[in-house]
Amino acid sequence: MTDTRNDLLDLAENSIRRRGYHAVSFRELADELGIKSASVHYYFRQKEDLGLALVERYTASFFDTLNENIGNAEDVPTKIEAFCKTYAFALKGSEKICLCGILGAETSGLPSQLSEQVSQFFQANIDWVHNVLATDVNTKAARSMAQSIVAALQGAMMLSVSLNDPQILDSAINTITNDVEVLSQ
Amino acid sequence: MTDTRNDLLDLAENSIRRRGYHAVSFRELADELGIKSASVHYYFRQKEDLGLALVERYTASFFDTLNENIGNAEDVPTKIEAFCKTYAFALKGSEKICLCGILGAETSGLPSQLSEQVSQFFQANIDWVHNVLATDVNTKAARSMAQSIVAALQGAMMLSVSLNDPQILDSAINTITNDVEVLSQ
DNA sequence: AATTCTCTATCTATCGATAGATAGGCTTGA
DNA sequence: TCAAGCCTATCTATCGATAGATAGAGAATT
Repeated sequence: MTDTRNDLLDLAENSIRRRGYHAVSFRELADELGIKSASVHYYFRQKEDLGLALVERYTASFFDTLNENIGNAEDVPTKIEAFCKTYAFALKGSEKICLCGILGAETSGLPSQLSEQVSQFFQANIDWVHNVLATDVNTKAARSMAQSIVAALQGAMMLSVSLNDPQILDSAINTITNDVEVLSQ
Repeated sequence: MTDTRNDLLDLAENSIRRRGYHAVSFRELADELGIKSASVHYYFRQKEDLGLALVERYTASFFDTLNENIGNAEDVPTKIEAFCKTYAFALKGSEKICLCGILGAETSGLPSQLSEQVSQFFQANIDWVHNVLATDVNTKAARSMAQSIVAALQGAMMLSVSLNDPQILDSAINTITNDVEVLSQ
């Protein structure tokens, strides 16, 4: 993995998380790295390949951070809190929403493989939360709850950025942890 | 207000809600209406003007529908349910998220007036919910709750579309109405 | 006759993508 | 050991397509 390739991924992730897939161009990325746009095609044949690499890396990194945050937590509310914090960490200070959050919003405008990979990220998120909740709650309610939790976090990131108020994500996390405590009693 | 102008607004709203601001072009809109892209500039001098007109119309229409849905409801949970249904109606069957949902996600890539107007839509949403809740709950908690509700709805629309599962929005609405019932007791 | 609407024609800027070249490092086999 | 050949990373130059935007002519409506 070259430095340049990594720099391209970092730069592209940043830009896309702020402005969306279609607002980011190879030329812009190249300019910011002081290379030519043709050289970007050396690393990613098509723009879609860049997008796919981004989501792949993002998903892996998300679940790595999640596992770190979980540590040796045992009870359900603590685990869910760790999940929420993994999201909060992604936003913190950066004014960027989740990569898959913005790509999910653009779904119909993305190459189909890319939107597919984005929905897999969400599915994996929901499955993870569902799995944690299912020890305490019946599976049907747990599934709905898991969906609602991921949805609430994604929406809160977007609102936080649009209203430039990071506290909104904190409020959402409070609501979630309250719900989970009530449910798992 | 010409037919063509209205058709342009309808078409643009549809396309942007599916694919985002930067994925939609004047040429594409013109082609679909059987006119030339130069004619689109007759109605909207710049793309930003189209965006502003869209958000303005969308906001007005949203609060109109909301007022219809409220009817003569009195109690807090019923009003919040009506608010949620106003969102649900926007998604229903169309596989489109909220116009301001996608524009909010793209915030940093939008002309500044446009992103400002989008954040005003959200602020108006939160204020409305806050106002309803404040009769039952102390204002600080009501503010947080209002933010969480709008966030949860926005996130649920995005997830519903990305995972092609409209039931996710229903789950989110269930969670919200539960929270409100508990809170306003 | 004046206003409203759409057109043709065109501009500049940028898009993603490709071809072909080059400089320099690495590998490998005589 | 050293030359031949391949690999990496980048370049220049260009492609066709599309972007948003404009000026001004012509048609349609009132």
